[in-house]
Amino acid sequence: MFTLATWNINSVRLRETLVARLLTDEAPDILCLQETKSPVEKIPLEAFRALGYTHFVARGQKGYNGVAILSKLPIEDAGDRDYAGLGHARHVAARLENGVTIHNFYVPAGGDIPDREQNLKFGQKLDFLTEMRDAFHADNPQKSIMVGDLNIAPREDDVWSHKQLLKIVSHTPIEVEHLGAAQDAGKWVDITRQDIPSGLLYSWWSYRAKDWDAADKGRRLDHIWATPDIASAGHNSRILRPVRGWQQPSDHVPVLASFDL
DNA sequence: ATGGTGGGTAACCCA
Repeated sequence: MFTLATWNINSVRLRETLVARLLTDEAPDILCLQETKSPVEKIPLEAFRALGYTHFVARGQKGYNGVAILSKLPIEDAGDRDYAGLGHARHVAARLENGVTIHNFYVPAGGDIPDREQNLKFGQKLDFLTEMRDAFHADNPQKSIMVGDLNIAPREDDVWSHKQLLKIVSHTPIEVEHLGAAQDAGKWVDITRQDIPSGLLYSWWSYRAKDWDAADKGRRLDHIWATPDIASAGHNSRILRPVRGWQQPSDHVPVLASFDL
């Protein structure tokens, strides 16, 4: 059995102590981070190494984006892809000794206007998702887990108000459709929703709310998926809402699952 | 309808 967590950390250097706290409190075997906002060589690994996370793969760039996988279990680098040719560090993969591959994604947020004619970033987000679809279709992934900040809340109960968010980037029908096509192409099973099939679930709350907890205008942007051959091994899904209340928090909280493999 | 708060970097980019 191993446990896996995914967390958009919004700067791993600024929030090194929060990462260490999660690793201490929850001790997942594997932690996938997004928005590390750091070149790989400047990620503060010593504190994580001291907590038993001696294995590490990452991709990074200066100031933006960045993905990393910290692991207590041995992992090997399984490569990356530059989806949509953006030149961004938004994907990295790792392979465990049991043959399970873990993909860590940071899908583009897509800007404010949900129209690719008016907003290049929205088009790039859709193109990124289309290339994910094509890659999953070509690769036919097996024994694989994919996690990350997908920047889309696909279901009505993944947002505080389906109606009010239909034209808001992250919950528009075209984004949901593109994400669904990528999910279908890899036959990915949403492990969080396998475990928690109904009810409101959020993993992100805006920094801009006066009182994020009271307003509770959240969205489920962070996901854990698995291929059908291992999906039934996934269980014990959790979303750590209290982490949003930690001092100087990320706007995202960790999402966890366990796998009996 | 608008602006609200963060992070990075060193003018404004991005979320």
